[in-house]
Amino acid sequence: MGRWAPGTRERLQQVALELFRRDGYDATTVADIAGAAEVTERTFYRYFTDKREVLFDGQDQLGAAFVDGVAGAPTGATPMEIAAAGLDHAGAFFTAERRAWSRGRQAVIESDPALRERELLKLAALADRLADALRDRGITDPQARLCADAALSVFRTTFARWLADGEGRSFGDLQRETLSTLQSLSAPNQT
Amino acid sequence: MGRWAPGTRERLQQVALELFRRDGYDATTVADIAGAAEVTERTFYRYFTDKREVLFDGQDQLGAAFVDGVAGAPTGATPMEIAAAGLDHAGAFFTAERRAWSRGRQAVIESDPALRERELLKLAALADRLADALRDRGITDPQARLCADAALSVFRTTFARWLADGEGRSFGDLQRETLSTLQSLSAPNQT
DNA sequence: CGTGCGATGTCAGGGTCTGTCATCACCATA
DNA sequence: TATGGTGATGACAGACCCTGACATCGCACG
Repeated sequence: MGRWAPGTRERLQQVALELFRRDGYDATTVADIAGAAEVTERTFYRYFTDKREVLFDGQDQLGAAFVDGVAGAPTGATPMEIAAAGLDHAGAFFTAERRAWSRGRQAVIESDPALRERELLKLAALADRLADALRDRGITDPQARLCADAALSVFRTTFARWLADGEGRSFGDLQRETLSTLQSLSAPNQT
Repeated sequence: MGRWAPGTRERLQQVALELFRRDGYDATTVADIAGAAEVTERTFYRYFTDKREVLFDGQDQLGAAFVDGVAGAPTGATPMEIAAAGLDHAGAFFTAERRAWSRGRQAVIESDPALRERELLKLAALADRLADALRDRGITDPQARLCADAALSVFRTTFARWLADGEGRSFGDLQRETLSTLQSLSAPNQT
C-alpha cells in the first residue's frame, strides 16, 4: 500500500461536510473541497465518482446489517416479520451519539435537490439488497419487492422521526412503533 | 403567444428519445438533440432545466389522477382503501396503446443510472402529492406517509409487470392483483 | 407603419468530470 | 547503498453541462 498521508478519503468527507454546511452545497466547488483537504481536484475524483458521492459512503454496512437480520429471522415467520428482523438488526447503527452528526448531514442533504436525488438512489439500492435477501428466504418476487419497499418506507419514516425526536427515544423503539403503524393501515381510520 | 414553429417542446422530447435509443443517453449531447430539433442548445435549456428532464414531463397529470381518486374515495374507508382508489384512478393512464411507447422510454431510463435517479425523484414527488391528498382525507402523518409509500410501491411494481406482461392484461387488473399481494405480506409465507 | 412582446440566437464563462502522462514516496531486493 | 517496481498523486487538456447577459427576429396590435 502507498504510504502517503493516510485518511485522505476521510479527510475529504469531513472537509466536504463542513464546507457544505457553511457555504451550501452548490456554492462549494470540488476545487474548494480538494484545496481544504490539501489535495488536487483530480485526486478527489479518484476517491469519489461524484461531487455528491462524498456524502454517501458506507451504506454497505447498513445493507449488510439488513441482510444479516433477514438471514437470522426465525423460520416460519411471515414475510413482513422477516423484513422486520432486518430492520431491527439495522437499527443498531443509529445510536444516540451519532444523532447529532446525522442531523447535520441530513440538513445538508435536504437543502439541495441533487443530494435528495442521490439519497433516493442509495435507498433504492438498499431496497434491492433487502429484496434479494428476502428471496433467499424463499419469498417470491412480487412479494419480495413489495415487502422490501414497505420495510424501507418504515426505515425512512423512522429515521425522520428519530432526527426530529426531542425525547431521546431509541431508534429501535421508534422503528417498532412505526412498524405497528404500518400494520394498521388496513384498519378503519382512527379519529 | 409567440408564433414560431409550434411544438418545439414536443419536438425536442421526441427527438431526444429517438437519439437516446439509437446512440445511448450518455453519448447523446444536448447540442445533438437541439440540432436535430433545429434549435439552439440554449433553447433546449429554456424548455427543460436539465438534460434528463426532457424524458420526465407530464407527470403532473398522473399526480392529479392520484389526488382525484383519493378525493373521490368513499368516506369511512380504511387508509389503504383510500390510497387504492387513487391507484385505480391513475391506472386509466396506462392504456394498451401506450404500452409500446412506455416500454421504449423505460428501456432508456433503465440504461443509465442518472436517469434512474431522476425517475426515483419523480416517484418521490408523486408520493408526496399522494400523502398530501391522504392528509386532506384526515389521515395523520406517520400513516399518511407510510400509506403513500406503500401505494407507490404497488404502482411501481404494477408498472414493471405491465411492461413485462405478454398476455395483454390491463394495468388496472394487474394493479388490483398487486395490491392484494401486498395485503398478504403479513400472512404466513406461501409455498 | 411603428411599437411592444415573447421566443430565439449568440456569446462568454464557470463548474463537473475524464483521459493521459509525468512525478514522487515507499518498499523489496541485491 | 543502489536499483527497480508499485501505487498514489500532480499537472494539463478537453469535452460537456448549465447559466447569465444582450441582441435579434417574427408576430400582434393600434
